[in-house]
Amino acid sequence: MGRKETRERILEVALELFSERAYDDVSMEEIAKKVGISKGGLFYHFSSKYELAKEALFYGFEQWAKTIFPKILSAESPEDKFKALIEYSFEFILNNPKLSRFFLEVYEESIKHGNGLGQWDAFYEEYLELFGGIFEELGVPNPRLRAMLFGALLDGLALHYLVAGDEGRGYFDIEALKREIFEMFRYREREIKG
Amino acid sequence: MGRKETRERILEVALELFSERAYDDVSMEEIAKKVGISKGGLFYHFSSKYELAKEALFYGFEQWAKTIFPKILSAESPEDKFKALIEYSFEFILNNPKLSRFFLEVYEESIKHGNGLGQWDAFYEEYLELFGGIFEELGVPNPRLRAMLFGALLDGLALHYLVAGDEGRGYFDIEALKREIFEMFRYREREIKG
Amino acid sequence: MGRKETRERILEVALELFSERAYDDVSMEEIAKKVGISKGGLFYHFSSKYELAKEALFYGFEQWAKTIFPKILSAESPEDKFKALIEYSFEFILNNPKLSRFFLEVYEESIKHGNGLGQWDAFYEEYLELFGGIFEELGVPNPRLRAMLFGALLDGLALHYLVAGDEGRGYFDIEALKREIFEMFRYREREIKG
Amino acid sequence: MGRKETRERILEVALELFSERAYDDVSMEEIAKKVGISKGGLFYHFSSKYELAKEALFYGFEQWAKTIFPKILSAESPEDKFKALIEYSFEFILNNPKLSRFFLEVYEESIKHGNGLGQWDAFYEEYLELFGGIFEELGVPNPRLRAMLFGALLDGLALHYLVAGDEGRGYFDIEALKREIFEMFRYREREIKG
DNA sequence: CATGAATGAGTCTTCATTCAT
DNA sequence: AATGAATGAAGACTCATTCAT
Repeated sequence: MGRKETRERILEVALELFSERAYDDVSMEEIAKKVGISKGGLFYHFSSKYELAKEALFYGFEQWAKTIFPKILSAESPEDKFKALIEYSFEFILNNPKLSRFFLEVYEESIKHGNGLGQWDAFYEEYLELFGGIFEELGVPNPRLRAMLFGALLDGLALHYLVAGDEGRGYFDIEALKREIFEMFRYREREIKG
Repeated sequence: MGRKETRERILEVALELFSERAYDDVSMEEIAKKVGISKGGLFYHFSSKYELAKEALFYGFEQWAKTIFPKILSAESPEDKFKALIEYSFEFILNNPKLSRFFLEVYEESIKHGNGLGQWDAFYEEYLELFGGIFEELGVPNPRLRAMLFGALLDGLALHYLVAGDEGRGYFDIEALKREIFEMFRYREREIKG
Repeated sequence: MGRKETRERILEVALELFSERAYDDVSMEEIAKKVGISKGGLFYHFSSKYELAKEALFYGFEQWAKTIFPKILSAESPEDKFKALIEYSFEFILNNPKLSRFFLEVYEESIKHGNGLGQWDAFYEEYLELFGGIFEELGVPNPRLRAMLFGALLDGLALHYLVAGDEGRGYFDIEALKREIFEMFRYREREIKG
Repeated sequence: MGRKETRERILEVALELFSERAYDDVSMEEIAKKVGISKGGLFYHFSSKYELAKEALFYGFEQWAKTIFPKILSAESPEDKFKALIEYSFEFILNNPKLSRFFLEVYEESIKHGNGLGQWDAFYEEYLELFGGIFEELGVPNPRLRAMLFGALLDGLALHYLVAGDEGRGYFDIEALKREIFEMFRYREREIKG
């Protein structure tokens, strides 16, 4: 098997498992088995569990970006861009409510391993750039700040949605939440005052 | 030694350690040692690690509620209440940025153990009640919805603040964030339209 | 509560639990709880788990002897005595198939604790005396030897019956086994030769 | 090292230790040490202590069958076969008096673990087949029944012999017991009545 | 590239036993 | 006579990681 394909298959499996269950609950054994290789083979491709998890995480981020960014940018008016942003973000969250948790875990590991999560900064910056740009087009006073809040809100919602469990999800009126966010985040102080 | 005091001492230590480091990184051994009792003694008071973590988490929640709720309610005008809410929430987050992560971990464990996080629902409800009330006084159209968003935003911010690490925290202009949240969340649609 | 009654209640509970489950699977905690006293209280009455088990075992033996011996001796002819012996032995075995196992466990413990199972010898002697007497009355050539074999057979049957499990018990045609034992064990060599 | 050899070496050591001392008294640590591998290595080959014990038990059974069955079948007349059966059974019992106890323990564990002792049924059937055949050749009325009794008697004797301890073994006149069993078990009702 | 055997350190948990009160 | 808090030792089991082949 080509080196590339195996690596990618491993990343896919790892991302899937790590997104589903906690870091410490997913063993290298299980990943190897699901990929269809041996534990030894797994370590040939990734020098440690942490290394694998980190790469799997950013593999997930890239997937997300690749899927969402173009869709958003293809919208015409700033309003439509923002609507698309909300729409696709929610879609992603509802489908991957556990990614935030995985992110957190990898971060936690990065601390133990001493070396930070370097790639994250670049990613976050890229994100702020894009989303901040949209808020700027919307004429919002502090676009970058608002982009930070928007990102935080999404992650927080994912968490609460996750913890609510199947029963508690009735609480979450997704459409209403989207509308409310739309209204709140495009709000421009001056409008009121004016 | 009285049962109550030991239990409380254990809960305090556990909360501290679990808030600082990941669930799987804190061993019962370490907790016991820090409390100053034997591992056996620890298990005498809490039948399992999960049980201890769960109780420690809600012990933390209660501390939070006991500290924050009265302060908020003692403010006079709705605006002041909301300001106090933001103020003290941020203060708490900045001091306990890892509590959200611990919360998530306990939730994760609760799934493994089959029994949900029953106490959480009650706690969340109480929270929605109080915060929703404030938004209602502010004349916001969907107070409960906004309370949900507010709570999610806080948790999300805590996460991002946590992950930003010491270097990245320059990004976070706390005062600006507070102001922005204050403006956005008290925003009333009708004002604009009117 | 009087010292005597508590002791006896403990013995009863212990015998019941030890007969049902393995020695190492029954904790002092469980015994205490079932008796309705504290662990400390249990240790007040019996200095160790082994001591308790030993006494519980012989308490069981005594119960058995008290129940069975008189019934057997009250029969008239030797044949009837032997029939009663078989009858009541089977009855006891079918009701307490696990007593043999408990016996074995206590014996095993006695080795670990260095001191043998002194009381057993006396008990075994008493048993051989009684059962040997019956075989003697039956005119069997080596009554004592046969009593040993009879006792061993009963214990062996109890074991196999136990291990057979609920499904395998169809194998055991109790009545046929009784008849066969009756015939075989009262067999007198001379009859054949003569 | 080849998988097969290590596995077999483990089984041998385990059988030896489990036959010598009680299940709960033999730790995985000890087995590993005696085999000369690490605890982890032991668990690599056997997923749990119970699994190891079970396999070791049947390994012992097979040894027994492999040793005894051919010897018995090679005898010529039914009488000689029966004599050989008794002879070699006693030899085995005297050398492995604790195997019955180990058997019992594994059975006990099998209950705790929910899954029965499936392999035992097959083994017991094979045993009944062989021994029942011998009794049939001897012209005994209920050969299968008698085979059951014979097997039970052997196990029971092993137990009593075990419990008698070194001092009490004077009681056991092995040769006399063999003779007595030989006479009793080949006894044919009709001979008497006829 | 990949395997599978093996390691070793770590973790939770159980439990008989003790002792101050 | 009895309690309950606490101890300490031991045990099963997991798992990331290594390495000869």
